[in-house]
Amino acid sequence: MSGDGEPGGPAWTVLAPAGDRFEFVDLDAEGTETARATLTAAELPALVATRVRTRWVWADAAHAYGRMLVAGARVARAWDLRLCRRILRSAVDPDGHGALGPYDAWDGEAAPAQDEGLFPLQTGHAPRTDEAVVELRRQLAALGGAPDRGRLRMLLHGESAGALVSEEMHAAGLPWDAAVHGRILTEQLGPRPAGGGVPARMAELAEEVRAALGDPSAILDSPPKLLRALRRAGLPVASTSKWELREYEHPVIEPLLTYKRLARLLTANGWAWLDEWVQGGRFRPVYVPGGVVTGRWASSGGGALQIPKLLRPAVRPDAGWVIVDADAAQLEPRVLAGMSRDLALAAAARGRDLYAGVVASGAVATREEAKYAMLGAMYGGTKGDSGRLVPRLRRAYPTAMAVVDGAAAEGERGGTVRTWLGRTSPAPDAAWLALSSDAGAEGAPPALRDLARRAAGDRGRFTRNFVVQGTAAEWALCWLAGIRSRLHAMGEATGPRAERSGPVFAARPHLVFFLHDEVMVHTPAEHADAVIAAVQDAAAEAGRLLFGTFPVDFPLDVDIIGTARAD
DNA sequence: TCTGCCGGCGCG
DNA sequence: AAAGCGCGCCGGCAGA
Repeated sequence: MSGDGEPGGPAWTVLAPAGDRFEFVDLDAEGTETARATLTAAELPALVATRVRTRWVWADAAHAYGRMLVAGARVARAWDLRLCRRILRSAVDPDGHGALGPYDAWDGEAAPAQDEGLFPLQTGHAPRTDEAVVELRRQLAALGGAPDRGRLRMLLHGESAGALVSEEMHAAGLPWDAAVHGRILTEQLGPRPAGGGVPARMAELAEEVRAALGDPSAILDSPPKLLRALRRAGLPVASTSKWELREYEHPVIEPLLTYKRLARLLTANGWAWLDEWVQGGRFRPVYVPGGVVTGRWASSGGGALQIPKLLRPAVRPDAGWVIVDADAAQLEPRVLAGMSRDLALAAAARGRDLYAGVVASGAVATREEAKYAMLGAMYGGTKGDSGRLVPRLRRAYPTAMAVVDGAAAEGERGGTVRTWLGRTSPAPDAAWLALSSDAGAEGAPPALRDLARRAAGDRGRFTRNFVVQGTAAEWALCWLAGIRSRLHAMGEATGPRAERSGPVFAARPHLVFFLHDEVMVHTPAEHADAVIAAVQDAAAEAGRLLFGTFPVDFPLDVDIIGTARAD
């Protein structure tokens, strides 16, 4: 293979699984093919090992990289064609060069893993890697014509690195102690009922609720029926949400709220969840990088992004290992300071507590006010304390507020907005545009105008939040990618191995969890300090990558979860 | 019996 | 104390 002649390997290797083998095409930096071959899974690790600088290209990491990891091959860099196309489609002016063309098949969802038709564009005579090579060249050409290609390239690299991390975390799994989880369930619900009946504690609470309502046949699991039962008992509630119930003084409230909490625990993360999602001491959720329009990750199955705090004690490292748990404090307002270049907000963000900094600046009186005002600024709060406090923030931080206010105004007009690195918000759909134009027509009925005004407001709050949430997601991608490369550079450890984490990660620190602004790293205990340093370094680097020398801090809260945790 | 919508609630 | 943004998942329910 001629590509092996270059130090660190070829610039690009386009790879696709083909049955139980893998076919690949090497390209040089100019995109010219230099080699191609087909390999068995067993041959992959040796190939990857010689290519430390190669960027691996595939249609979809979930399809290609997941199999590589099982085969024991980990790559350093990647280009995920499907994720990159989604960003480039809206980032590149479609009327400009038309560089991406109408190949909508690349914009769709990932193909099911067992689907041989992963490349929907395959014409029947071309090898599937050739389709990917064509798409890669198309994307690079589009990127070359993009206005702010430096940032956009960083976003595409970050997005693709995120896809690597998501596959690696799925392969390694989050260490999950089913016995601790079971103990929590038993404490809360009572013993597991045989045959899937109602747990004892819930049955007791249901009886208390029925007694307090004076209604022995009241049904608690159906909101409409529960609502009627509450009203019959004299409670003038409009819904059965706990937010509203909380406001009433009545003997039914406390047992009912407890019942609802336990019902939620049982259905969302009860014994059935444990049976389905935890095997061999690992929880392996399916992450969906870029699954949210803002660029945040989504998840599919297992509710990985909704693990209740109550169950956090079930996260436990293997013997001889620890879990480093780090989250970025007040990430979104800090990102807003960076992207707006607002020096006053950046000054308030100096140090650990941004809200304390806002109070110290005199903008508001208390930390709680600072928190709600900031929430209102980023989400578009209009009512209550939040709406009342936002104008004070506008006076104290006009530069930062101009960014979110401007994004809201653009959204209300029907325009699109962009994150700091260049992810574009979706355009309004046909129904929104139709409503907007109908309501703007001469003689439109007031009710229609109200509807349109509300839709405009909704969209303004969406675009307002899009720029902040999306840029925070970009910071997090840079953070993740930086942690990943630093952990790999640390090398393998001696001592006990985490065999359940798979061949690539059994002896080295590795990421096991990511949730918007939080990461967990499972590491041999001897490396814990080095991991903390890596996570801190990566956070500082993420800030520099996005905002250069602009002085905004990104402090982390870091915890170590040990084997012998006392909870 | 299946499918899609909705209320409700967990997470950030 | 606010209820403004973004998700996924569950059970119930109405309509096919």
